[in-house]
Amino acid sequence: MAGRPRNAYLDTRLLDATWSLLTSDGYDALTLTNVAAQAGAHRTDVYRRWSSKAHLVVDTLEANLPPISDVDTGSLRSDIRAVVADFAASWSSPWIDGLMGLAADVQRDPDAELAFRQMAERRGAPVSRCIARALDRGELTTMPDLPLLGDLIEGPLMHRRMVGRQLLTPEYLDAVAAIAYRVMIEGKPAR
Amino acid sequence: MAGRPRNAYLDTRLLDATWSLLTSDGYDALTLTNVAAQAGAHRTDVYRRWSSKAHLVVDTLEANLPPISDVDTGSLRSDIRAVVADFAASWSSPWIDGLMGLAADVQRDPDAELAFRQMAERRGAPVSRCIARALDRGELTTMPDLPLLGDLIEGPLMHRRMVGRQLLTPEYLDAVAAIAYRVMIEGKPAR
DNA sequence: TAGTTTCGCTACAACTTGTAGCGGATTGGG
DNA sequence: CCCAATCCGCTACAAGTTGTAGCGAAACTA
Repeated sequence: MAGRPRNAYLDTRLLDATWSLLTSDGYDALTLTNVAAQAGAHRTDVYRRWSSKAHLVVDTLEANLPPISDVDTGSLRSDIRAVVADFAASWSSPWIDGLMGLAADVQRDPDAELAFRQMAERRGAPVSRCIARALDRGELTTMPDLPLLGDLIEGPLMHRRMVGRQLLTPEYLDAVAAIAYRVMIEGKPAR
Repeated sequence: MAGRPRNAYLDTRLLDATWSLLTSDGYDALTLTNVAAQAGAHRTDVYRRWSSKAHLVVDTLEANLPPISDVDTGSLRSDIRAVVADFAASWSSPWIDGLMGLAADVQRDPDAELAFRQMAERRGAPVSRCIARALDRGELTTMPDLPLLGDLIEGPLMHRRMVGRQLLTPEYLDAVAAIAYRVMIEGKPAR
């Protein structure tokens, strides 16, 4: 048996309000009070749905971040370049600064942590599919170290944005893609 | 003319208390109230010295983080490996998780931002000195792209710890060092 | 109709941050 | 020697955020 059905429209209003406030004010200035106010709801409505601010924001990102493309461009080289460009698009938004705070909060809420991990995995999946296609084509003969590859693609972008606080230029993205490509083709360098 | 001199011992007590609480409870659980209490001082004493919690923690890190070694090991290859190992030592501590929160807070306090940037530059300097030595030796003939190199060394470590939440194994560090080394020796791959 | 769940709303306790202000202590300059 | 300046210890306060509790009313199902 079931009681009064949950108002799905309220979910989307809360997610939209979160996305709006996140992109305008940043993660740190985002409060559940403001989210509820902008959604025309109450703070308790948020607590009934999400375990924390971090969890709410992860779901908002999941719904609003530009996707990582997963199309066969014909060669591993251009596939990787496309994926790098897509990651860069996400990392280039000005409000991404505040996501350091999200990463911090995620570590304190198991629900948010799970949601975040699933999102990260989903967004990383196109890389392994590029590789699967390259293996099919015969461009690659051995399976590369996938976790290392992920760190090698997203890590420099993340570091440059977060620590160096520089823009991601096309030349920079080319360099990162080329390095990742070479590591895949030639394998990890011997010691 | 001068008034009553500042109690330097109080500074060190506050920094020590901060380091102690930071390493035991993490950045997020660190409050100025607790710091003052553990130092046998008052919250206002902290505000009189630092502009924010972030600023206080940056100064504490500066005083306590294991340094990045800057010794001539004889070859660029082993120099890089030593630097990577030192960075990894800092990134491997369990309480480093909370430093995402620090990175977030730093963006909101100009004083803390400046202190953080200076610390990051000081800790990154050994890399450029490795390269200077390699140029002297003739191991390198052209100057590598320094910012890219920094991202290529610290970025994957950071990403693996923060996003992948995996340990930094010796094999992993070898791989990262080898990739950085190859990029330096062979230059950025052509498009 | 009875039972269950959500909804809108108010309220509360606890904590953190940042600032203000006071009397007293300590120092150097005049 | 006195005075101005500065630091110290301490109390107090305003403002904001978090998380939880609870209530009557609405909406749906069996």
